[in-house]
Amino acid sequence: MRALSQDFYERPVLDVARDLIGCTVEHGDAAGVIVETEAYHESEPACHAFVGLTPRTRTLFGAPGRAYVYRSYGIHALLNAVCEPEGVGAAVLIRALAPLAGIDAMRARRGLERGALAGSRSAAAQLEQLCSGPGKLTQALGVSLAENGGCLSSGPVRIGPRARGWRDPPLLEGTRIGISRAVELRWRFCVAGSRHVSRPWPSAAGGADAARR
DNA sequence: CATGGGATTGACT
DNA sequence: GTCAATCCCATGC
Repeated sequence: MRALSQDFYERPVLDVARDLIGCTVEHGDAAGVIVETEAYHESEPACHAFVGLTPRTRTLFGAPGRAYVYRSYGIHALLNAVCEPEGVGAAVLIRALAPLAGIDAMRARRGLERGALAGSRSAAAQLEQLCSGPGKLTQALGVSLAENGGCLSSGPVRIGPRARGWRDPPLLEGTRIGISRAVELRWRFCVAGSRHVSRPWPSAAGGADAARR
């Protein structure tokens, strides 16, 4: 897979968040198509970079096109792509994928081979929920905190351009999930109608749910 | 040095 | 719907 170059990321973070929809993320044998993103920028308080340059935010303020991986709720590793010129703290959170490759390995890492999670769901539902959240997709891909600061062009985590069939995905936008500040900003993007996105699922028809937000 | 709060998920009522 | 798990790190004393 040819990867996106640094100048793709060295742009306004909202543009990158939109343009990453439909792009491909791969780590080892596993890969998926990005179907949901959120933008974060140092100018608003939901962004970790809002507090300024600290050991935690060093990657965020660093060169664009690197991975910013941090631990959330003590449990999950969340994957971001650092954006904007070096010195500006901004990143796109990858929130959901449509699985493409390495699905058996992803299922194993997610613990879906057995137990309650596996048993009661259809195969289609399992595939839809394999990477339908920012913590789920890092677990499925095997991405850990060790990947923080890594280059997204040269790996180990790499992001490539939109593949055939994902050239012009229909986008929905809404407010970001799971934050307590700057909740009004509509900086969340996803593929309209995709069942691989995290909850709440935006209405595919652009109905009440999409209009409300 | 102690404390508190998450860019979440899965299990349970 | 509620809630615990679990840890990094920013903040304040």
